[in-house]
Amino acid sequence: MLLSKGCIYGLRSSLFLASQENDGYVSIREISEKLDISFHFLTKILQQLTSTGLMESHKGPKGGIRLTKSGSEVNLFEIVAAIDGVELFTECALGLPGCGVKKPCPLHEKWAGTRDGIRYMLENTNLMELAKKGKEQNLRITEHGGFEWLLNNDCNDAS
Amino acid sequence: MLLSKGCIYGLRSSLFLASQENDGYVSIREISEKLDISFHFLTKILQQLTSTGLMESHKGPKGGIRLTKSGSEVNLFEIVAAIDGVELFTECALGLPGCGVKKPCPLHEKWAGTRDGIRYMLENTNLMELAKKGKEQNLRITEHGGFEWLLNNDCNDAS
DNA sequence: GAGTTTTAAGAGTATTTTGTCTTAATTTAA
DNA sequence: TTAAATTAAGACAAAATACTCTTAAAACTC
Ligand code: SF4
Ligand code: SF4
Repeated sequence: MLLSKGCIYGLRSSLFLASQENDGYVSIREISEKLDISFHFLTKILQQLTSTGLMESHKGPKGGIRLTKSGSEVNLFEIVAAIDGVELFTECALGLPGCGVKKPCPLHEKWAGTRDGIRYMLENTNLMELAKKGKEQNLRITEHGGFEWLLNNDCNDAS
Repeated sequence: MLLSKGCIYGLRSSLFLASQENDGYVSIREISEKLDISFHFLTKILQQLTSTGLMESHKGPKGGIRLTKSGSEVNLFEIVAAIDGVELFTECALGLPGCGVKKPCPLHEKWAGTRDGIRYMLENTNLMELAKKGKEQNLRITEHGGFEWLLNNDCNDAS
């Protein structure tokens, strides 16, 4: 599995927040219900994103969580790095420690290229473009539900 | 982590076998010691590779394990698929079930491209080329040791 | 200020992955 | 035929990951 569950949940939540029409706080409870993620588990994951400054939270009624920057300023790599760390993009396909510093293994060049490909894709994809695309084409953000319940009531029979 | 530990050990062992000068059986004990992998754990992993036909084993003295096909015929994708399965290459970056069949999510096109990039790299890398490269350039196959102890005693002070 | 709503924090549990150990079965060789 | 060497198989244990539950702290409403 490329990304941890926590990272996947973080990405989905970020996309959900970027898709909101207004920029107010959204409660973690609402996110967990809409995206079908365990509330307490999600709370911990989002804490990681607030501690790195990608999101900000507010307690009490009317509280919740929101992106600090606009969706177009947040790329997927930032989110992955905040939750799973950068190991995926620095470590070795063969699990050998100390890559790059010491003598490489025969797979290195090919693996480094592939690894950079993953990174490039994540760095060059921002939340805004995904949210925009999801809304326009009414794509999905959870197993069954999509972006239709983010819009007012545009297209409900698109199946 | 892209690949499981078991898969990593399987790849390293395969590369080790492809690097052997003769085509006899190599005992799992020797592989586990040379590559610093738990013997019993490695035994289980290599059983997966024999059960899929990539390797064949032989019990008793003079027994061990060896590749069924020549190294140039075995690409890394086959080994990964045999141990970790093909989920990495079919499933979703966002962990949503039923990808491709139902409505896609906004990340799909980009992720599918990246995913295919990983697969392409693995499918187009065979054990023979890695073994050849490792020997020629005296690269490493474990944390400290490399291909030098596969050769007779060619270059021992290459550090 | 009291009560409610929300995130924060940490302990605790469950599941999966990773690794160990023991026993059995097979093969070789003396 | 006996002993040694090896893989096969499965129970077991440890560690990492994923998830749950409880309590605390903060912020809002009245
Ligand atoms: S050189 Fe590349 S492939 Fe080899 S151990 Fe380092 S990161 Fe891995
Ligand atoms: S369509 Fe979406 S859910 Fe399916 S594999 Fe692609 S990114 Fe994942």
